Amino acid sequence: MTRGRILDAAEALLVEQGTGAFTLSAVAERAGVSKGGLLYHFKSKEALVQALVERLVSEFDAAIESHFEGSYARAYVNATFEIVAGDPAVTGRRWAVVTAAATDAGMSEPLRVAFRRWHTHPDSGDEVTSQLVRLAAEGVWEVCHMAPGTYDAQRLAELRQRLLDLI
Amino acid sequence: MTRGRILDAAEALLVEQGTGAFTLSAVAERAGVSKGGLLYHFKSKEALVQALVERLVSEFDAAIESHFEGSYARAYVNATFEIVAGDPAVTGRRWAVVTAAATDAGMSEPLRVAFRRWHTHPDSGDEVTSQLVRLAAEGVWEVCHMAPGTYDAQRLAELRQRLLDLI
DNA sequence: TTCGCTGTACCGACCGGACGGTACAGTCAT
DNA sequence: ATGACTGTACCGTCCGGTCGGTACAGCGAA
Repeated sequence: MTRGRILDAAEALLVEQGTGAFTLSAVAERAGVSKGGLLYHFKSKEALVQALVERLVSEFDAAIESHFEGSYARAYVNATFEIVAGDPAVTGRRWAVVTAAATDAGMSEPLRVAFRRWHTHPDSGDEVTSQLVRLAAEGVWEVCHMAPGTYDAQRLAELRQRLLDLI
Repeated sequence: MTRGRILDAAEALLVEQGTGAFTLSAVAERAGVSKGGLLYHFKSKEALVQALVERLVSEFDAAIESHFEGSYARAYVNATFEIVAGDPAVTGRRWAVVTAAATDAGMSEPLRVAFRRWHTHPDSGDEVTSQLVRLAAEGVWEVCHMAPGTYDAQRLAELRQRLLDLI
């Protein structure tokens, strides 16, 4: 589907070159579509970013759900580490979208809603512990994107296990 | 000092309105200088962002140092929570600078170096625990900026105590 | 003391180019 | 042949950066 290809291209561009290279023509070219074609699917740059945000949020929600087995925090950790331990380009997508949405306060509103939901979601067990674990997972995500290579695979596995043990 | 005022204006603009409003003229106007005056102090937009990054990194390093009393992770937590519990505009500065630097891979290189240093810094006690605690602090920072109001003052205090207890 | 000179701080008009967005003609599967 | 979709030429705006200039403080020589 063309729409999905455009979204992929936008993310890839953002991950590899940053927001400065995130222009409509560049996205279109990367997606193998003309600028007109891009604008047919997303009627403005803002609409494109919104779609990026929506996809990111729903994909992560789906990842949590697929890892769920009684504990939200556990699912959060497993979903996060599965992504972070994989392709760096995939890890970077979250930040890429966040930075793109940072152009305007209105654009990051849906992200704000999602973050609040992710971190206040009720959970079995102790609430503070559950929140703490999710926060650490968030930190892992951030550091793995900002400074890839900080943790090797083994350290990542240790961190993950330690987090799961806390719950 | 004019230079400092410009840096402050740039951060405030970024925090309040996002990267879209971060233009040389807007920063200049906010700082009460002309565009020419701004460019006298920072010879390009990139130079301005670099200065923003440098100030951010050195200020946080100083905050860690001032809280240090034997444990790096403890100092990291205390420095982070002190900032996060304060003015939201100050909390937002970190992200503001990060998003500004996200325009270009080269611009965020110094940030990458700083993040790696912050999260691989040797510490007393168990290394994995120390890293975990720092990651959670990073998560607190992120969530408090992305979704302010997620935690009230009491919950913030509980999270902080729990983190300190882990060390 | 005043004259010329230098360096620092700052100003604001202006330019080239890039960007988001529009218009519209074309194309191709059904 | 119609409607979903694509390609391209083009437009107006805005942005980063340049540049010629002003103001003024200091300073050494005559």
